[in-house]
Amino acid sequence: MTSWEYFTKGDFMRLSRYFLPTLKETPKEAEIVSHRLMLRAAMIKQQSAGSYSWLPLGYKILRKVQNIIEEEQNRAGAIELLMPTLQPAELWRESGRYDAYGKEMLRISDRSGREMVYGPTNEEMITDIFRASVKSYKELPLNLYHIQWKFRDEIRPRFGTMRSREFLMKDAYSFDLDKKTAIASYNRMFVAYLRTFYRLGIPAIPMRAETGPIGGNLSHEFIVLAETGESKVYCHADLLEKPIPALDTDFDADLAPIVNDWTSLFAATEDVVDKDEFERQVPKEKQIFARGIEVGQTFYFGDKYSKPMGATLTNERGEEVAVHSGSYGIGLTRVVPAIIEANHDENGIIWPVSVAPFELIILNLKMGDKDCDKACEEIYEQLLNANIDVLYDDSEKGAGAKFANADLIGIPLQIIVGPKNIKNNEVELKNRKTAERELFSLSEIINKVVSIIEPLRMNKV
RNA sequence: CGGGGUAUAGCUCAGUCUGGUAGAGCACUGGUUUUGGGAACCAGGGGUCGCAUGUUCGAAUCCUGCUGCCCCGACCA
Repeated sequence: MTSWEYFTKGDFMRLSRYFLPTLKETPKEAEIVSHRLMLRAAMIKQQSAGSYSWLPLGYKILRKVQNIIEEEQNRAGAIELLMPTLQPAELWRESGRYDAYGKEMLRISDRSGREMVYGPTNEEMITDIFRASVKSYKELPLNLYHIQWKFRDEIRPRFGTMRSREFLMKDAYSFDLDKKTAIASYNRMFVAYLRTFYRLGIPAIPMRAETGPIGGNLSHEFIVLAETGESKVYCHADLLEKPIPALDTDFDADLAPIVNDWTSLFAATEDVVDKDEFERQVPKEKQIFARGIEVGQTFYFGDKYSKPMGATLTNERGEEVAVHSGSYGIGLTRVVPAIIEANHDENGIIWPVSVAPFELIILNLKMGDKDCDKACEEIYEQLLNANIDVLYDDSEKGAGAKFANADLIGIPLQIIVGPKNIKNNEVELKNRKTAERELFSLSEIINKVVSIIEPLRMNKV
């Protein structure tokens, strides 16, 4: 059972028993569209600057995002674990980052005066775990990852969960004997990221990037093009057409051809761009200068942490060498608003099926009408049995309110059950994205829905 | 951290200039009528006006200090 199926088992996905306090008006603090829609759709509630509660609808989306990330990390050979949020300052002194990291690192002390930090990232801790038990090159390669809440005391958090102080992040850390095998590990994550963001409904372009406080000399930011993006980016238009590595990609094979193909065309963020090079390498009609949202970043940093922290192992010649590492992040709580920035219209969110909080919503336009109630109950039951993630709007609201609410929260398909059509044993199926509506008989609606949703789940691509 | 705004009901806001005991719409509760794009009517409930201090017979309104939140910039997944 996947994490979201847990939520859908049992007969309780009725709106009348759910917790979905959507807002008709936009709270004034929200500036960008994803922030506004996340507040209005009752996905999140702000608790303080840069700190948010994830309400049931938003949390369900977050779990689906997490599930896809885990599937693709596991497929690429990474192994999941979980490290604590609070870390001893000692580890950070070892790497030299206790002083190097600025005020974004939240420092606190416990009752005995021991200094702690609320982890802004986990390179030190994973290196500590690694050095405690791995001593031989025979145990490599190794890639460990976790999905955990992190805290960075940003000077100015903004844009809702797009840049919050507390955020959920996937961090993978690779360990290899030398640079050559480390690059192979880097490539596995690179390919996993292409697949991950594609399945999340936000195909991302890898771009050359700065390494920042993580350090190292090889790094890519995975960028989703969006008008509201924080970074300015330069790239070749053909990157938008590149094929995504398929489900049967062999992660034990050499992935360099795929990575080379994706990195052969110009793509760089503003921080590192050489504009003359951009002009020279990219034909005018293929030049894209746009804004983008950074949803993930990959780093190769060699022995930056292993050396000062003594993470060494024995190679085949019996020599003790520092391990080569990389780290690979995806900000889950940033991915969610990024998906919305890329998938919305004036009425609200339009979720890709793969991450939609519900795949389908049934709108009973006239609660209390015998025929409507009966049809809705039957459809609801059958969709649950067909393993469709369904929400039934059985609230006492007017038809208009139900339409508006369903559009706002962005459920991909709506089955509209009204007194007129039900007299002919028909219901209406509406596609949220295209706004197309079509009538179907009660006997054919279930199969129709299954045939539409199944491929859109993108779990077999 | 520099600059700029803002704080009145759950939400969006009026009232502040010109001091006189708190308002609207939406939401909520009870009732009646409605039912295909955020319904109508009737009757209700709900606010120490961000906090503190001062001026005044009297402060949401004027003075001073503080805090939260938002926006622009520098920094970041």
